[in-house]
Amino acid sequence: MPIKLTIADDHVMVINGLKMMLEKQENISIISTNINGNELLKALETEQPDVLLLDIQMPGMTGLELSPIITKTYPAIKIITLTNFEESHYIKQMIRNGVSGYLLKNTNQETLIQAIETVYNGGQFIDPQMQKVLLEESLLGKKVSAYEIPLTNREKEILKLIAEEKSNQQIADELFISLRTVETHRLNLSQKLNIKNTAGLVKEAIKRGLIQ
Amino acid sequence: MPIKLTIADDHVMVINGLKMMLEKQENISIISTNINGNELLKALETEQPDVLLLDIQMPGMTGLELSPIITKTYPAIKIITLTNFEESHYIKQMIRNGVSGYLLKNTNQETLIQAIETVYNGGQFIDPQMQKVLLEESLLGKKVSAYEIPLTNREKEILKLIAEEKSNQQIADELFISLRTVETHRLNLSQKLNIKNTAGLVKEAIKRGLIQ
DNA sequence: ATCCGTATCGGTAGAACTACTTAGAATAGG
DNA sequence: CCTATTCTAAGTAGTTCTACCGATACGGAT
Repeated sequence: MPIKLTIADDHVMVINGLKMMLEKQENISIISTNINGNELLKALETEQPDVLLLDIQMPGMTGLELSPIITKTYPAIKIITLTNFEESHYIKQMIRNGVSGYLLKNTNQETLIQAIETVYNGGQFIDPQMQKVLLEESLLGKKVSAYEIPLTNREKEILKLIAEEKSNQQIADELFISLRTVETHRLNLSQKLNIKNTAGLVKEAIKRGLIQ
Repeated sequence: MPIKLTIADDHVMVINGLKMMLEKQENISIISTNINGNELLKALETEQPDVLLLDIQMPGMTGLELSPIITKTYPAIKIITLTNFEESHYIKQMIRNGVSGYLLKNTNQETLIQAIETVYNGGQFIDPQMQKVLLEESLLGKKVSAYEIPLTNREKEILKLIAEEKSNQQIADELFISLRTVETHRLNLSQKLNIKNTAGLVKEAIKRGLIQ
């Protein structure tokens, strides 16, 4: 019986690339492809794959939000995260979320198949390129990248609203809190993330998938 | 003699998707694939394709900057722009830049091949999905989307620096102009684009491919 | 029971940005 | 050559954000 695979990625061409890479692989069968989180969740209700290839950046619900839901509801599904190199900082967070594999989008056919087979057999697979980076980081005792700095829910909420072009006053009105509180949160955000102005906060929000 | 094709896209998986879609097409031969602008320009020096599939969003030099250079240096090359739907607002600008085709990344095999053959034969090809949008816009006399609003070079430069988290003062120092001038440019940007704060400007810079 | 983190709110001061105005010099297009 | 655009700069005023300081309240963890 072949490994049942589901793919979720908002870029149809990426789905095509994956499909074509796997179509000659007789031990892997793609049972569903989805271009956003809601579609994916609906598809999972009908049939569960053995392995799920999940893009981190998707419109609406991102892989970051989806993975804990999926691992909770369908603990048998092994998740492999698909990501660009630039988004590779999510890796620790995703591993905490219970994903089994972490694959870069510039992967080749061989690595892809190896990853699917490894996680299907209960193993963990990290893209070799990422392994190298992580190893260096740990050996050199490097500073944890800024992206791992945890934010509280409230902070994330406020960061999101900042990136949505709201002023502090508008955020205060929307959350029914005082302007001063928003300012405090904002200051905390800047200090935690070592960011000095709005521009940096917006880019951080985008990196964290809070908007877009 | 088959149509010689070159692909430029920073996502290897997209290149794979395109390759696989075209590998059975005997009248199309891929002579080169490139993952950034400089690599592409170098490859073009060696051999020129008949048709170039060019991604708009690429690190370093974007398709937006590349297309006028290429059409000028190699006027025989027909360019097809590859883009996500969200970036579809570039279409008019790209057509002004002399590209022959405009294709969305969620295109299917049939459309892709049709587009390549059409532009190879001297025609112009706009993705059917885009045609629909453009038609509606023109029929309903819709407001031109904000993305088409032209910015001067200086304005783009300043928008880029804003998105790079520079303060007005830092921008002034970097460009050897007065703080007040930067403020003026910034105000003009806000008014032109109908954006009220830094957050909006940063997102606009990202949309226009000025950073990232 | 105490402590830590989170969320709330305030004062004060200064830095940064926004809004609207005017205007000269350089440059490009017709 | 003339005109329009772009880039430059500044006045004045107001708003918004930043950077410190401080505080209270609540819930969970030890």
